[in-house]
Amino acid sequence: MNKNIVTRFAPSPTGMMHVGSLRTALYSYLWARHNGGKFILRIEDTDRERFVPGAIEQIVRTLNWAGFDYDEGPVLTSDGKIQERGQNGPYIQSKRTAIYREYTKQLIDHGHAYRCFCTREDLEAMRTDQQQRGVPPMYDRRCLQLTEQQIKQKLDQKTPYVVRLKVPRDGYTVFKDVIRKRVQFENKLVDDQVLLKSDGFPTYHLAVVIDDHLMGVTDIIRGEEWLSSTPKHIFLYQAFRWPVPSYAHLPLLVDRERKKLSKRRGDVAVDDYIKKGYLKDAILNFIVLLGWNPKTAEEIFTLPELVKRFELAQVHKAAAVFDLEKLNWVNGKYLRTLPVPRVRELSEQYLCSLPGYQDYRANTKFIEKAIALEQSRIKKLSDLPEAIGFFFSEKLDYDPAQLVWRKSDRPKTILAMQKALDRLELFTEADFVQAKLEPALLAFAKEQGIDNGTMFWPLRFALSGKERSPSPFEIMGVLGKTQSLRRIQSGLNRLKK
RNA sequence: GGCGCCAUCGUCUAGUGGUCUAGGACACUGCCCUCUCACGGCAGUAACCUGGGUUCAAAUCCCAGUGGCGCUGCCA
Repeated sequence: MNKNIVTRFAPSPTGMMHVGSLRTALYSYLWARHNGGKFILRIEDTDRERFVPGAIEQIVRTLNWAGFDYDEGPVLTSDGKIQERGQNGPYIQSKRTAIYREYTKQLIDHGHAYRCFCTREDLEAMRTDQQQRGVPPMYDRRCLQLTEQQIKQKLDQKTPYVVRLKVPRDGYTVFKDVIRKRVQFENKLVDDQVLLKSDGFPTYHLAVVIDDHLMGVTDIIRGEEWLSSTPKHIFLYQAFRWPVPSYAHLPLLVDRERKKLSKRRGDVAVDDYIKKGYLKDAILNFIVLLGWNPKTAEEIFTLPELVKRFELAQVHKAAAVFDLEKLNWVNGKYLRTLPVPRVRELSEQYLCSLPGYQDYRANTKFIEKAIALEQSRIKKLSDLPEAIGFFFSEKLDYDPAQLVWRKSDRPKTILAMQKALDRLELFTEADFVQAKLEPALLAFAKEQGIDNGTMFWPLRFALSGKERSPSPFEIMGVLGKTQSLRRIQSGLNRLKK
């Protein structure tokens, strides 16, 4: 517990939020809350070309959906507008360009950075040449040779330029990563990173360091793809004489081919999973376990439990495969604990286009009874229409031959169905519930000397039209006497033909 | 190519020198329940990347190789 801990989630608004980003956000959130510290949301929109309108709103909405409340950062007002909240704003980097420019000037003045007037073509040619010579492609510092007059002249001519970090060429940069322990890079292999682009916007490397420092971030939790650029960030902290924060580089999330999760091979957006009917808690529970576990046999955790138990230092080093099978299992686990009315609410969007559903729409009792039967049989909400469709429409499409149980035959089945029908007629509509039907019919079959399979398979099939379904008693309890008898009679008629 | 990170069942992982004939979960298989499916219960198959060291003893420490991934952009 360290109340001084400050973490942040700093996504780029370039589209839908990725499940990998969700995990980074989750770990950052958990670590802050676990310590009783602060959690900040910052938007890194310094690449104007990749900016997607609406993406910031989307990020905020996803964070709200997940329940990651943050102490500072952009929030959504009731009318859907972005509003900044917190003492260290703005939290959207494109609004902070003046800050970056000022600090860049400081770096230049102190000799930690320099202007580079090379064009993209110059750089391209330089890289090609370096590659042909088999040397590491790095900026050759030609603009560092420029005299003060030359620089002044170019500035007067309004020659576009970038500002580069002057990386020390000696020694090593060593830092401790919470997850990876000691990491070391040889300084002479670190390129003179562009800090300020010619459009006046900072690159990630400059903005991230300045903002993390100004916003008081103590623990940087980010994806492993940033590990190799950490030395550049450390140089900057040193140049500014700022304390270097703690780093935790998270292992990547990969697909079953061990490739970075990609759109081509499956869903990567959090929204894709929400749309498929995966529950929030299940997604978070599944995702937190991809790279971390509390070292017990337990697998199901609520967010508050995670806050209590999460430890950054326990996070794994190796990349984790995003395995849908396990997500399905976790989701099923959560689905089964949900109250039926809640499942109905959440499923409304999936059910509304179901044939016959509109006739029952107001009859929530009926819908909920149907859902209760299928709740343990589906993996996700979007499976529900397929599962309960037969309750709403009596137009069941099946081959009458399927009414015959595998160990039975047609004549026996016709007889069993007829007898069942006669017995069922004796029930009042009020008594037509599973608790009364099941013992009575079971006893009836026994007394008639009819196999359970011979009698109940065809009943169930006639009622549901499916090989796999809840028991006939359960279905009849939902459908009621009239509808149930009609379906069984219809099945019998079709079998007799 | 260079640099870096990583490496336990198919997957997520426990394991920090002896308690490992390597534990749990998902998936898979079988059994129980049962008219079917699901749920639930029980059982089973299945892994320490390879090669060298260090040590009385290595999944655990060191080195090399191999493989995977990341970075190598005026993207983040």
